[in-house]
Amino acid sequence: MTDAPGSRVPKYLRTADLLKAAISDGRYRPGDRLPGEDALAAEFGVSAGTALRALELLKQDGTVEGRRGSGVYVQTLTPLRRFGTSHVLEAQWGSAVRVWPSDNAPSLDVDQVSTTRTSPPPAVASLLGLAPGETVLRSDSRFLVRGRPVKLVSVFLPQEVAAGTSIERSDAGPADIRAVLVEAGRPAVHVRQEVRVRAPDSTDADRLAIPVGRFVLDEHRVYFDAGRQIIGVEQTIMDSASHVLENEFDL
Amino acid sequence: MTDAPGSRVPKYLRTADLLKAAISDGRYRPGDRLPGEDALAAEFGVSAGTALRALELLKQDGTVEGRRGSGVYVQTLTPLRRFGTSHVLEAQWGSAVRVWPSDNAPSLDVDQVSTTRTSPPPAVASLLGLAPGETVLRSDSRFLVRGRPVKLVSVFLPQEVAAGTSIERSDAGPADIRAVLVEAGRPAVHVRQEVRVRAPDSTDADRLAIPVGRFVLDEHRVYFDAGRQIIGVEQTIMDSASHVLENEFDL
DNA sequence: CAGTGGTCTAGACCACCAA
DNA sequence: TGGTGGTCTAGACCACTGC
Repeated sequence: MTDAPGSRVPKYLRTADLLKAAISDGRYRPGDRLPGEDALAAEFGVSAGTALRALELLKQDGTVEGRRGSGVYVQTLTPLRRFGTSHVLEAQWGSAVRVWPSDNAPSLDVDQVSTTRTSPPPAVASLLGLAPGETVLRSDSRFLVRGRPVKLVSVFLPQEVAAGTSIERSDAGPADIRAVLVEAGRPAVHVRQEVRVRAPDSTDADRLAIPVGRFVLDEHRVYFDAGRQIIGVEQTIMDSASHVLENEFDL
Repeated sequence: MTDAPGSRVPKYLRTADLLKAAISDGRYRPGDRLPGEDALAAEFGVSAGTALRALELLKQDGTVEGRRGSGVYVQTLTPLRRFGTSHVLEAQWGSAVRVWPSDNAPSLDVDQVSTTRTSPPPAVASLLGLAPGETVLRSDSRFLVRGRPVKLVSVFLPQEVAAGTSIERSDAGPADIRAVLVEAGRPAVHVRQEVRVRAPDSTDADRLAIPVGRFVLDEHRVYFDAGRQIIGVEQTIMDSASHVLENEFDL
């Protein structure tokens, strides 16, 4: 194939853009099956490998989903909304209109709940001011919507805070850090939220069942009590393609 | 190469993990040049194509940077911090300790500043309650740190709000939406922040100079005046690998 | 069993950098 | 000018789905 002169954009990128355009134009609708790799290659005048490469980009950003042995399908994905600041004031600030549409998570199921005593990751240990080797109470759980895993939550509490609260009972379901802190007699009055986008490690990728090349949102919430002490950390790992973060606050 | 039986993880993923481990173990330090593709392929017992595929993953998440004709280098990347809620209270909430380290952006330069009257993207038009075809005043700018572009900012204001303010003067530098709203006599008292991770379109990718496969953080801030009316929208597009979002608030 | 996605390899060509 | 990253192609093999 003779390349158009002066076009410095690689073929697989142009092909990916054309495919995205075809999808947003409605030529392929959510749930539709795309033509096979060879058919796409023929249609766009590239080799099968290049068509495959373009498809990979669409899989990474969630516009498309490949099902082995079956085909590549346009995703019907309305993201979930993750609220930072409490949005009790939403009614006051009126219109429910949002920049992006989202799904209100009709039923959130829980899975893989466990509680352990371990040394936390270095960043958490330093936040909690722990001595090297000191352990915390760690609670892990996985949340699912319609059978699909959507987020992994880990709660880290110093032993003296967790002692005697319901989080120590293994039958108590997923940890609610705010409730546990109230139980401990040291309710949280302040939070700092930090969010990062990163590649999942193999454990995250496995538990979230996300395709290679997909990224995760890694959120840490650091809780302070009335004495300005850090008393707990909550980490939430989410598929970056299926979440919208929202914060609302007065100036 | 005989594959280990029962290993269902693809080679390029294992190779990528081994490379990441080698980097975080300090075998390759920030700024170091990695061995060439062929050398890596030989070292890990895979073909050059597979080694290249592994390297692509590392480029996407920012751990590594390829320089054409020269080599692949370990990135020395400290992310920038993007504050949502004003962090005036930080001193009160004490320790500067954070989950992730960050760079305090010593000098932020501006670039590609322009002001136009156009119809905004559909989502913004609907937020502002515009009739179809109605135009807004749009201000665009690009920010750089040490010569590298880091974020693209667009401000959208209804004509009646922007009228007579400094944003209409083309020489006024990048728009400061809060200041303009004060000028207009309708200071913002409330903000809603929405953040999404998505693939950049070709324009974004070009202006931010980010490698293929890298994602962007797309943030919208919706400003409300004292009458609970939406009076402006600010969109910020950032390289997802080089930013940390932070919000801090009382419960 | 046939078709499809996913992985892996081998090799060619170009653009770019550094010596 | 030689080495390097980046792109593109062709073809082989496997796992899985659906008939």
